[in-house]
Amino acid sequence: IYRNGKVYRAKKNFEEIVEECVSEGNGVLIFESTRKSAESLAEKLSKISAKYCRGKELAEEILAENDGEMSKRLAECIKRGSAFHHAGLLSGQRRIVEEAFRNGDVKILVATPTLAAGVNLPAKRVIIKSIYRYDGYSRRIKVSEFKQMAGRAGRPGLDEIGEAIVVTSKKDRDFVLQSYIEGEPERIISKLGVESKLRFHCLSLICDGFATDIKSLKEFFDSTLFARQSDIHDFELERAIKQLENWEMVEIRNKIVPKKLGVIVSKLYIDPLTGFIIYDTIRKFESLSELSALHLICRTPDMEKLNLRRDDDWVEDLAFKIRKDLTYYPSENSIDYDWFLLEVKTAMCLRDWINEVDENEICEKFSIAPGDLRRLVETAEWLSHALSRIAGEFGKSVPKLETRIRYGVKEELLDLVSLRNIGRVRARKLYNAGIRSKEDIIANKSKIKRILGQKIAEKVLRELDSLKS
DNA sequence: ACGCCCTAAGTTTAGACAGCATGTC
DNA sequence: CTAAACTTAGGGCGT
Repeated sequence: IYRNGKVYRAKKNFEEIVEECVSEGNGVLIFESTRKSAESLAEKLSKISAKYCRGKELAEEILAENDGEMSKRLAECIKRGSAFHHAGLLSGQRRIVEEAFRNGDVKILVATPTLAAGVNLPAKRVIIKSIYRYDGYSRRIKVSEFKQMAGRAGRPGLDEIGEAIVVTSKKDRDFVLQSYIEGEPERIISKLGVESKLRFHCLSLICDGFATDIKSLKEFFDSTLFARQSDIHDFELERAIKQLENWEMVEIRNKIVPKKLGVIVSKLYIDPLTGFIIYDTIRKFESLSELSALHLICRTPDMEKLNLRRDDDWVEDLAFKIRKDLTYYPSENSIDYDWFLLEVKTAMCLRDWINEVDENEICEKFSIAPGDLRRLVETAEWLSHALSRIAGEFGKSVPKLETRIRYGVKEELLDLVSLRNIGRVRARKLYNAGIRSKEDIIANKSKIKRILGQKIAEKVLRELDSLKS
């Protein structure tokens, strides 16, 4: 035990440290480095919390959001007074977990670093399970990350003291004392100098009229944190501008002038490279199929990609099968090939989504959690919006994907899904019952009530009423 | 042939902001 | 570089 600069000995194992706190009625917040370990630790420790808490209906709330594999495990934990928390949970589920921990229904919360920087969730006792995290290779977390987690110990106004406990091996003991506990957090480093960020901001400065030449760009960047930490050289700015010129986003005359594509890209708030990939592709192809459009979205640096797992060889076979549909197909030996497979896999996930494959089925097939799917869909929706805006601006037509991605439906459900309270599931039920449009709904009022239930049906009919007037 | 246990080698790994216009199941 | 939990393949051994 480290207290006031001194080290004391205490003979307690991990579970005793947890139980001691819980038995006094206090909450324990544990930071794990991976989702899987967070989940299994929460499950393991639920044996402890179960002794000090009675099950609540919270579990049902969790399952109401989603009833897949992960959600069931979370519900089981929460019944027994423990929970895990990571970005794979749906945002509603996260809210439930956070609230439950705050009011004491959940005594033990095992979280990944989501919680450290985000939500304000203090606890009497915080345990940092490991100071390592994988990030391309295993590395020690930064001092600032450590302080962020440890700093969650102690609820303001409630606890006299908060306790932060680090679990380490013997060999790391002195390092932890010196660097983490007594050390200062490292300086914050600006990432503005990264090429992609620099050109992003150059474009927006030019399009918004804040800068018209290298000099005025430099003036702006000179007032940023980045300039205080490292010099900005003209050649860096010139390179960024040159890039934007090559991509037909700006024109260089006696001063730098935005072009049509640049203005749109800047307004859409996408990486200029994303904008160029989209522009360049729709320019070269007469038309895009649903699949090629999805893949195009996934080719973009703004799109998050799914990871390839060991038994994902089907992706490669499938990519070959649909090669005619793709706007880009690198050779197998190319260094881009692995990256390309990720794009295809991600596109396949989105394809399942807009073809109404069950959410839990998608999660299982692609080994992702419900929260991941939603995030993927949200990003894809944003980029499909960008795609249609850019295409529209240059008189090209692309598949109407935005609404389909948002709701996860086939084209035939678009009319139904435009109504409030009707999403992919209800729309499909209606459609299969022969109700395929707003008119059909009005003509089959009693049938609607049977399919949707009294209350929802009333809401829908009321909305249709107001639409007419 | 089949099942169980154990070990060695192989596999996997955190998070989240933007456009746009309002609400999924 | 500064990891650790989990999965899977394969061998040994008993039934």
